[in-house]
Amino acid sequence: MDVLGDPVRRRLVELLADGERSAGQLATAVGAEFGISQPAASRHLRVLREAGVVDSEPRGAVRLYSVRPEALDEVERWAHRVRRFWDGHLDALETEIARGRRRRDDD
Amino acid sequence: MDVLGDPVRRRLVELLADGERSAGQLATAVGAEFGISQPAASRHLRVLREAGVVDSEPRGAVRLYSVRPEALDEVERWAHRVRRFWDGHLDALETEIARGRRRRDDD
DNA sequence: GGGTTATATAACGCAAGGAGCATATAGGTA
DNA sequence: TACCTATATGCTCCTTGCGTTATATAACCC
Repeated sequence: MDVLGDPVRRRLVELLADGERSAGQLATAVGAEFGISQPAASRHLRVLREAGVVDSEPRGAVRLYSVRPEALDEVERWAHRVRRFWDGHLDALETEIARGRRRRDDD
Repeated sequence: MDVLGDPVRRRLVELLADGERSAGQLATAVGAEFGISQPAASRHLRVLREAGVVDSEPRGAVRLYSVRPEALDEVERWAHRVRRFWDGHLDALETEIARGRRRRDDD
């Protein structure tokens, strides 16, 4: 999940959300948006590939990239889990506050 | 969202999923898990704070941190959006493959 | 006030990551 | 075979980010 900490890589994943794209198309796109070179884009793709976020398959002279949804499941579940937990506690807390109970906060 | 690219910060957010914690409790926890010092933990908290992922409120001599669920909504929605888009395309693709149709791929 | 605890900031060093250019590799085509 | 396109890799440089130690700030307690 660390790999998605980079904006270029997140953008690549977004682009792949619409379906498969060739390395060249992706490189052109992020190259234009972020002003980086083809090798730079290629290296980002490698990081995503090695992290299992994307998949790649050679199709003739071109290499097609695609998202592996399972990888994103992990991200989504993480955020969901953390958020939901807290929402629950928030409710509980508000209930207590509504009761006018002062929370004792030791240690 | 870049801020969650760091494992220490993700852990801090996880810890806060259970509810508010003091800076000291958090520093002790991640200090033990990752072997980092109190100032290091404090800086991570600052990054999270400035990114709007967490909130902090002084409670006497202690400073309580808490998660801001909205920030996680963003993460969750991003992953959801990307994943769902692709799931749709995946279905379409599989249908075509099942038909034995060879996809001609020239952009 | 003086000491102690809790937390943040300052100053600095170091390692990792990301960028560029040049080049290798591989496939497609004439 | 020779050449062109597509993509990846090697090498090097530079910036960014994270860590540490020392210190500042602020509240609490005696």
